[in-house]
Amino acid sequence: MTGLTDDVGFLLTRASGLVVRATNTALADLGLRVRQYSVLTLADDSSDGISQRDLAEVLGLDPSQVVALVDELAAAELVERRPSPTDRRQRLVAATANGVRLRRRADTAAAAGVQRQLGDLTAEEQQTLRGLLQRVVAGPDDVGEETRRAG
Amino acid sequence: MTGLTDDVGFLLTRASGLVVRATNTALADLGLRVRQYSVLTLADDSSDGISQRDLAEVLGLDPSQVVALVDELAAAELVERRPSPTDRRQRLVAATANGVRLRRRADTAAAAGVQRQLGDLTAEEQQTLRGLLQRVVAGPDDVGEETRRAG
DNA sequence: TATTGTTATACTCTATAACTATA
DNA sequence: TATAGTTATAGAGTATAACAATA
Repeated sequence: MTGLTDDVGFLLTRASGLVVRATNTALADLGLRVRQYSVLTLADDSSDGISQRDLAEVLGLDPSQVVALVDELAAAELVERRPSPTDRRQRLVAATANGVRLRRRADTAAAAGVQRQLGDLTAEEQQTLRGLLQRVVAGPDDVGEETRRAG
Repeated sequence: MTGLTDDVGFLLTRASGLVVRATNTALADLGLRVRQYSVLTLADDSSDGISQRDLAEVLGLDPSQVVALVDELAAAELVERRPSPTDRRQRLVAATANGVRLRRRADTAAAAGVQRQLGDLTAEEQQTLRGLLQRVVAGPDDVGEETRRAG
């Protein structure tokens, strides 16, 4: 008696699609998509910039995808690549002054987009959802994210 | 102090990506991807077949995407398009005997794939997650799915 | 030898527009 | 006039492989 609409995997995909659409719509006026917004946020939140490898790790993307995302943001002068003082292979991605300003506006817009889709859930329910999703993202204890990617 | 990893929208995208990957891997041996599996399931669960419009509605896809999915499943003889007895525009998608058999095996494989990623959550927690996601998918009361698509 | 970033390529998914046949 | 299915197309996202520079 468990149909597709009771399948957590299906529901996750469906909910994600709806929220991404709502967020992309909300960010469109700022010239951002949700993926770029994520990179901008992580760059801004890092004090001295974040390596592209770390970006890929946090976002769950292949490093080659990060190259294109950073290229786009750099072309718009929202982030810049700085040489790492400790490892000449690395390039630390940091937000520019323009990027920081846009990021603040994007925070508001993105949050509104998400809320549009999560509107029925109370703050407490959203907190519960957040906690459960964080554990799903953390993955099974015995097969962590790094192990999986490396394997 | 709320970083990206506290953003429900981001977590939803990230969790969805992980679960879809795990499920696609689990279904690969059967020659199915998660999208096709969803269509097969809905076709099999309907007694006399489901219209492509209804498939699109439930899956949150554009009707044109459903055409390609059904084409693939029909080419593999897992589903077939039957004429609707009541509306000659409609074509009802129903599972073939082969489709029903494969679907049963796919159920097991897909469930294992999802569990591999949700393994840390208890059955009760998964039930909680299911309920919350269903409400997210249902969307805000004042702006339902159908209204949004039509608008 | 292994890692960081990069380029290249192919495939899947998403988003629109337009068309046909039926209603 | 509106709806079900279809075709076509372009853009975004995903998955691999291989390479240069550096560790």
